[in-house]
Amino acid sequence: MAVSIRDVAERAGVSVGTVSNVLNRPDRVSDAVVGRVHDAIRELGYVRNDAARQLRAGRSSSVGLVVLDARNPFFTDIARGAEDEAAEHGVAVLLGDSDEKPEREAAYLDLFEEQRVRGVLVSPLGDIRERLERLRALGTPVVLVDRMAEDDVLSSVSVDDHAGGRTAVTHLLEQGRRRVAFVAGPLAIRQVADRLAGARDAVAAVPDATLEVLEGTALSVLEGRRMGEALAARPASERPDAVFAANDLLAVGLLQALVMRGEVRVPEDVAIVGYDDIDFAAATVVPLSSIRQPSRLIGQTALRILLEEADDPGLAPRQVVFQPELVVRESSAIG
Amino acid sequence: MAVSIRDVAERAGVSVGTVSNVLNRPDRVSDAVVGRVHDAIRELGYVRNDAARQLRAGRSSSVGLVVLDARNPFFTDIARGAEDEAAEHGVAVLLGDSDEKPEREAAYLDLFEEQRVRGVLVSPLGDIRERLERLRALGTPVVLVDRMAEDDVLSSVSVDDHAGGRTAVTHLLEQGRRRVAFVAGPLAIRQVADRLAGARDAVAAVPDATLEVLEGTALSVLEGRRMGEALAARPASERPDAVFAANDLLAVGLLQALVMRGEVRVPEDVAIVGYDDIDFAAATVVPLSSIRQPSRLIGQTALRILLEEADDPGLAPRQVVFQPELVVRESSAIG
DNA sequence: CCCTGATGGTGAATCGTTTCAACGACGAGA
DNA sequence: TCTCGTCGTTGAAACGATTCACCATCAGGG
Repeated sequence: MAVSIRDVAERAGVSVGTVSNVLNRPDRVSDAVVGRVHDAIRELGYVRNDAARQLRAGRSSSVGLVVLDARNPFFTDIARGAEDEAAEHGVAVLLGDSDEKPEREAAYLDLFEEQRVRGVLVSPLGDIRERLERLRALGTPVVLVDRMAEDDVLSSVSVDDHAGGRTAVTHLLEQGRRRVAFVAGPLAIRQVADRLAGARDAVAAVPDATLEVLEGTALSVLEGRRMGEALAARPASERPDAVFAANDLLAVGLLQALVMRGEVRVPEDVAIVGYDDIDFAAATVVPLSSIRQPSRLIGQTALRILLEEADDPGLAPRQVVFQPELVVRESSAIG
Repeated sequence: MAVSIRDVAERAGVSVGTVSNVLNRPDRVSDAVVGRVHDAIRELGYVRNDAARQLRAGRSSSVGLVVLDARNPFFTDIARGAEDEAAEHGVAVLLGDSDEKPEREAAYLDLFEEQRVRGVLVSPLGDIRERLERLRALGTPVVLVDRMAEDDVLSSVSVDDHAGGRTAVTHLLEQGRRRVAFVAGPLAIRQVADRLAGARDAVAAVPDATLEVLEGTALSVLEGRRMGEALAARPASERPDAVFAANDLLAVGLLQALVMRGEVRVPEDVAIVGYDDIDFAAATVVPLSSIRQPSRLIGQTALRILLEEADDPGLAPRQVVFQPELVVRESSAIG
């Protein structure tokens, strides 16, 4: 277990400094020695100790990423994008799933701080602006993901949720729907609140349209099913004729509860639009209309900005905002 | 940035040893001193340096987990289970996604070795048995996930894929189907091969039943769509009347290609059974029959075994095998 | 009044790597 | 022959937390 650089040096008949050079700047070492050292490494099964390396370097070569929900394909795709970009720079991504719980979010940030990560990507949940700004002030770059920074201290890569919400509901209204419900999930989540604001805008533009807000406790399939059952249990006259779901997981749950029961037809009785356009959206009972976000690109871009800021701490914070895109499928087609 | 335990000691007017004691064994320190040290920590914004801690300790307090595909909800659920269990023991889980690529798998194992993780959970892809056994021999426990160990050197937590394959195809045959196709993904993946073996068993038990094997390159929605398009393009007489898909992602892709085109009806023309019973399976165009695996429990169990072996290296390897369960939905109902 | 044990605290050694000043050897140029 | 620069190599310091042998103080028992 305990084979260190010292053992390698001894075996190869050189000093530890030389072994380190072989590992990090082989060009400064003669070929003969490089060969001997590599032989010794192989024979002894030496594996570099990253802790010592980091201790000396003062910081790790990893970046941290905290997402709201690792089970949501939207965030998995962001993570994938970030990992791709990271791999190109020889950086590892530590993935933390806050599971929409502020205390888990805080725990991951603690962990990342103790690890002295090169930077932090975070899709923030609780009110941690102050903490993140302090982190950055102390030299650890922070990039907000899927959420616009509120002031110009931090960089962010996000999607225009307000526009997304407006687009979704405008589309529903154009289909002739008037009694729209927003199946929200937790309104405390900024993205949800922004989508709601966009939805309100769209509804305000059409005189006889109404918007009902149904707040839930999570952005999951299970919660969607729960809310769908509540809707299905209503008398038909009190049901909305259109539902805008805060994300596709909720929408999938809604579909399960509404369509499977057979009482409510989609889109005839209720049209549905989801958000994120996850892979599964095209394969649901009734293929789901959705608002597409460039998830992978978000991850890539965020990581690139993070590394740039890590290399040059003086860089001014940047806000990148992508535009979402409506994808129409059967769940909201004319009916 | 560089506030160390020494700075805290100085500020609190005690020695570094005492600060360390406050952090790790507060009961050995007087209350007054504990208070002063905590004040100093707060005032200076001290954050423990994990690298130094690990260096001294000789190993980290993290475990590594390498999964085949982080986008597959089955593996996300395993990860979730492992994290839950880890959180209870104050251990962090480093998640690596091999993306079905042997070189990425190897890279993550390298990384975990350098980090001196407490142990490794791995859903192995390539032929890395030897490497894993060496790792374990050197003191790092290894638990195979979703795959039974081939000899008794490593522990494993898996599901009986052979039984799962047999169950799935037996069910299709009981529905009166005879021309079964196995949409496989890469046969080099052990789980896929085992499911195929089970399927062969089931087919062999029925005289006039046949099994066609369609090998693919990945276990993804996209690949499923590709293979579904190939099936749909065949003349009806040459199409199978039942498909067993190696996992639900493939099955979802198949559904997209078959049903969306409108030419092939499910289950009337082709019955489909998937594998994993992911959340989305119940919400697909035609709700998908599937083989359910206790994914979360797999993750939990694997992590528990890992930590037990880490605490007591002498422990004999254990093989835990769960039984899968058929969930019948419309995609394979009588038709 | 001395001894014992418990309690609370100290400070140096240690973990494994990287870095850097310094050094020897050697060839080229004067 | 002497000097200088280059190249390859060395060895010790440094990173920051933990641990452990050791010390100081004090209360209580004899």
